[in-house]
Amino acid sequence: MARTQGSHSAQTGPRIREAALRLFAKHGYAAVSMRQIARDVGVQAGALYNYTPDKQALLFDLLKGHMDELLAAWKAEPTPATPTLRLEAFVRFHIRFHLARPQAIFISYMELRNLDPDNFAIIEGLRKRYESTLTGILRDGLTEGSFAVPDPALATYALIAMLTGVNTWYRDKGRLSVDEVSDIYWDMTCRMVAR
Amino acid sequence: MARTQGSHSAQTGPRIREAALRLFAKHGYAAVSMRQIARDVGVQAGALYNYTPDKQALLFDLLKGHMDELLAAWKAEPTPATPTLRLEAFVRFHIRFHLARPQAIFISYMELRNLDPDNFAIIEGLRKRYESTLTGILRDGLTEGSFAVPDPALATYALIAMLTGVNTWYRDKGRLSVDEVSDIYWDMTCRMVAR
DNA sequence: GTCTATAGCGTGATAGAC
DNA sequence: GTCTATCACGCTATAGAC
Repeated sequence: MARTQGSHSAQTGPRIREAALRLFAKHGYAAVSMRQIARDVGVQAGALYNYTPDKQALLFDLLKGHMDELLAAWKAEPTPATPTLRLEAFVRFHIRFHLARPQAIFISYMELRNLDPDNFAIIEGLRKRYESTLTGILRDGLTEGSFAVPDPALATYALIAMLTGVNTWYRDKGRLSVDEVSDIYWDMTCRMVAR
Repeated sequence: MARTQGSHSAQTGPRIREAALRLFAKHGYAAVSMRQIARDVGVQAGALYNYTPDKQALLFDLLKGHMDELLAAWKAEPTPATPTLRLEAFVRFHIRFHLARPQAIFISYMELRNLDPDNFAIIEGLRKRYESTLTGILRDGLTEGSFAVPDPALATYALIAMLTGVNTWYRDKGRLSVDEVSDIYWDMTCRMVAR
């Protein structure tokens, strides 16, 4: 331990990802240099290229990893019996998951335009997949007669924007806990879509 | 006309702002160079500094001008008699105003972190001022008894996020007109806050 | 796997000619 | 008001020693 040179491979890889996530979230992808990331990790800039082919791959891996985690976590949630209960589960899941990863959420929304076109298409596909699960819930509730949204596609956009927006104002030491926020947002959601 | 050198001062100033707006919106502030802006305008990089002290001032002027315009436009709207009608006016105004200026909205949300602290505080103050007009409407409706939001502050965040989110998916040649979108969003808003 | 050194280029901003 | 030229520096990515 306390080595200042030599092999750290088991540590360095994850630490590069953590530093990149933190710095990209704080300053933006374009404003962060490979030298800054290296300094943050405690290695020289050249050493980063043992772990990533280039800066673009670093960004893509962060976003791809985040989207995979999001979809896996939602898939792992139990599926309640009624559309109303499924919608409540989605609202609470979305808020909880997003508030637990503010930096990953931030770059997932802010840095999309810095992805190469191929990478962008992949991330955009995964995001659409996630959003379509909400649209599915809304459609189920519509056909079943428990919801009355004017347009499921627009209601999906509206709800996702509303829920994700929590990340822009929520503070850990604030007036409300995650559960209290979730209660209020579920209340508003419910009123918005209920018959 | 068709001069390639000499004074164009009446034209160049606005054209620099337009180019900066377009390029910042497309690639991001940090990723755009003064040379790119100059090329877009058709002058050399040095000439830009006759119009702006530096790149930062260019960004700040765009955001400040946009916020001033937003507040002035809302102030110029008529004020309906009841909270419900005022809320409807706000919803329709917000969507219409934002959809008419997608690039300015985009950089207003994406480039805040690239503002110097002093500039950030000014823009943030103006934004809070705009949002507080919505909170005021919600409070009026609450005391009057026509609304039933659980928390006016959170309802403000939720509504602003929901309404601004339209900019992320709306396309001019899409399925719905601005008025149709506004109708649907007003319907959802109404259901969300109505008693 | 990390280091040092460097290639090749782009950056924001300024000086001075016209 | 715009141009050309330039300063001083930072950038990504690579090469080769260890």
